[in-house]
Amino acid sequence: MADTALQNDDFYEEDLKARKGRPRSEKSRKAILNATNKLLLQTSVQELSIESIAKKAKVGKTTIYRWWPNKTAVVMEALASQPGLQSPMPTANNHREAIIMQLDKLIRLVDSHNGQTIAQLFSEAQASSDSLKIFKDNLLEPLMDAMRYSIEEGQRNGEFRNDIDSTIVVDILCGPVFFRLMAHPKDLTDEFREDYPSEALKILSPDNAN
Amino acid sequence: MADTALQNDDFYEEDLKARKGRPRSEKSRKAILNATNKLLLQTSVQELSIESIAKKAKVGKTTIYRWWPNKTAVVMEALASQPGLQSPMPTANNHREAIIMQLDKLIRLVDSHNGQTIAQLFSEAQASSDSLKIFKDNLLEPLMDAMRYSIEEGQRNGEFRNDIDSTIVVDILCGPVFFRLMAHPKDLTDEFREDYPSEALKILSPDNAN
Amino acid sequence: MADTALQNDDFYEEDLKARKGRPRSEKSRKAILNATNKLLLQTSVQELSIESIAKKAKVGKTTIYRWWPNKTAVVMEALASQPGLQSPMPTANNHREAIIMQLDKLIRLVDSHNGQTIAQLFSEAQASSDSLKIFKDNLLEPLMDAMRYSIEEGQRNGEFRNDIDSTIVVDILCGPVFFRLMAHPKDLTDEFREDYPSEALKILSPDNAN
Amino acid sequence: MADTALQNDDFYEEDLKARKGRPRSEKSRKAILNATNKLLLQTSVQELSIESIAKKAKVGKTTIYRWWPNKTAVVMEALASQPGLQSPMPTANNHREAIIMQLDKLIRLVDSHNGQTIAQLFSEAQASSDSLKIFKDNLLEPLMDAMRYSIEEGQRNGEFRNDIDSTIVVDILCGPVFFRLMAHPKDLTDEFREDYPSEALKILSPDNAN
DNA sequence: AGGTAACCGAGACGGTACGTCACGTCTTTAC
DNA sequence: GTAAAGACGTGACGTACCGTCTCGGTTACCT
Repeated sequence: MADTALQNDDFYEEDLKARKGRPRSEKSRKAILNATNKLLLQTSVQELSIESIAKKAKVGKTTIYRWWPNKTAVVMEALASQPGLQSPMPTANNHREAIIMQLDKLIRLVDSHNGQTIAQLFSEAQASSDSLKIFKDNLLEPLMDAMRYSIEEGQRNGEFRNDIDSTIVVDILCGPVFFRLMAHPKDLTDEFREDYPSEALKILSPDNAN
Repeated sequence: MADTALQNDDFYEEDLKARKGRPRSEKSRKAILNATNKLLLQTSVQELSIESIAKKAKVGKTTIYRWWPNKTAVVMEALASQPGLQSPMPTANNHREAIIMQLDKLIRLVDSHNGQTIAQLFSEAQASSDSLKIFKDNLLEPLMDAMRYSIEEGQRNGEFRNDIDSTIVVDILCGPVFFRLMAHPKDLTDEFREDYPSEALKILSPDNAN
Repeated sequence: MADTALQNDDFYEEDLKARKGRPRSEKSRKAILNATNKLLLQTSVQELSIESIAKKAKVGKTTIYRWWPNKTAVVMEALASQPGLQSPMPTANNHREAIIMQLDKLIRLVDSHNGQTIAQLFSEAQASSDSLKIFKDNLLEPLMDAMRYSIEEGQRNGEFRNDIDSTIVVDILCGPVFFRLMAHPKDLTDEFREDYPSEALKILSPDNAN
Repeated sequence: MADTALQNDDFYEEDLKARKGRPRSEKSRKAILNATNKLLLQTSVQELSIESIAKKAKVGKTTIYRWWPNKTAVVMEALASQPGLQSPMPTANNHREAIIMQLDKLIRLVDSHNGQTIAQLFSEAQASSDSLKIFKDNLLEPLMDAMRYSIEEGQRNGEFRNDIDSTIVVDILCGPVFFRLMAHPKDLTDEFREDYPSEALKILSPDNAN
């Protein structure tokens, strides 16, 4: 879990017991996620409508409502279904390096063509607690948990100063990336990706202990 | 300008030249902003409809559309119209102190009952460039400009290290606040407001120069 | 067809083949026509709004727009749905009698509480070709066709003079009735209904041939 | 009065007493009527809006509302203001001829580019008693009065049968023209204008007396 | 000559209805 | 039992005009 930025969906877990009736159509599921991804290249998550997904995927609206609780969930899964997003993290020599690799990966994710979609998912989450839960469970928490784990381990082994709460450190490390994504995404440059992680990590330097 | 978090509106600038036609009704304008603020106590910006504002303010929909380009603009002005938000910054002894006061003010703003509204405005902005412009012009840019000014002045007079781009510093200082607002607003505690600013400012300490 | 003044609707023809999807709600259809008829007792066709029909029928506006192209079509069908309007013509002994019965029926129709509605439908049709088509197809053409048929048959068997175009005769027979309806409906008296048909029919008397 | 189809307006009667205040602007009045006539070449009376007239005439809406009670009145006057409509009737040798000339004039009027407008005015009148009054006073009544006068005079001097009510005769003469105008205006041909009047007049022939 | 009364244009006002869109649900037939 | 199709009631959208109002400014008559 901790080694992927985007969680693979638990929405369609293969139930081992054979179930009665017509089984869920894998074809429809893929058509829906596919249509969603294609539509997101043209429109924002907010503008995206369930109706347009159903139309594009040649699927009944009910089929979508049956399997996903809301638009955020569909988009979230469509995002996760993209190849290349589940790439494993290379092993790091120390926790500093691990965090830098995590930040690098986050910035790459957010700088891709999916960046806007992620920002919009985060935005959707501001008005709906259901959406917020889905966004947190599938993207934010795994990311923050992984980071918090590295921080705390680094604090434990003396690599980092340990007089600061790991929760606040996570925000300090991740916040600026999301902020830039939402406030001025044009500045999500390669230069930023190279400079920012090491700069941000100074907060954990033992020299900065109070 | 630089000393207020929320810009006062330029939407209703008093034109000194006498204008033709019936003048804009100040009463309606206030009723609209008032109704907007009241409705925002119950619903999110996303759920808020122009129609409900018009109804609550006992005003024609056209009167709203005549003066504001979209919902974001109405909410932005309603926010700005609240008393106490235009409070001036106390003068600071040095740039470090100035930035700390700015951050403190930002956190207070974001921790108030307006916090959710601000998060939702930021969210609205993610799907609409019109909304983005309004949010930036009226809230984000003034905030960031003021902060950048203090940073650069502090860099110039040797108070801060000057081997780091002020743009990135602004993100590092502001980002975590907005991130916490959107990801886990419950942790926008007094403790955070007391600890965070000085902690974040370490990034500018000359000791952290490369 | 030729024996009824108002055509029964083809709008909701029972398709014998079973169709996919939820079938049209007969309940809604009736509620709409019912509400329309009730509202027409109070207001003119021009003042009648789709919105008020929807409200009164407790039906979505879209349901109306889905099945009828415009207000005229709804009113037309509502009119036709009234019981008693599809009453068959009694058989006539000759064409003169047939025409007199048709005129009598027309005058009765136009003198009923539906008279104003018919005048207003005719009026709606003056500004919109869509409305005109609906009014013609459902009321005017059937009426005029039936009359023309009787005229031409009467001309053929020598009952009427045949040196006059049946088209002009139809106008001469029907025109005054509609004119009186629109210009001074108060004079649509029983006396008029008794006197007018035989008077108008003189135009067809062989004695009036040129 | 009786010799013109369209009455000249009484709306702007010169009050002999000099009045206080700025006098009504003749320029505005003409601009309004002019704009109305121009707009009517493109749109129907129903689609025509007071707002569009005001805009086209570069006139305040209030100026229109001040001088005309409703749209029908404006259009009526605009129609009457057209040159050529007040043309006097040539003197007739007998009442039969007079009626034929009146009918000929009516058909010409109704077959001109103003025909549709007249039909639409008549239509407007069906939904509003104010409009009805204006239409009757300015167009219908003068027309019908003139015709009734000729009929009654002809009955008195034995030119016509006198066992039929002149009111019904007026309808029989005028009705078909208006009916054709509204139901199938394309058949308002020269042929119709030549044939119809003498054909319709047969109703008054002494031979058709009961 | 100045006052005053009615006019003028411009355009904002509170409303109503428009026709469209998407929502999430429901009700069919087909597989 | 799931799928597609598509109708359902709901509610908001942004626009167009309605008829009224409120401005600054104009043009006449009447002291």
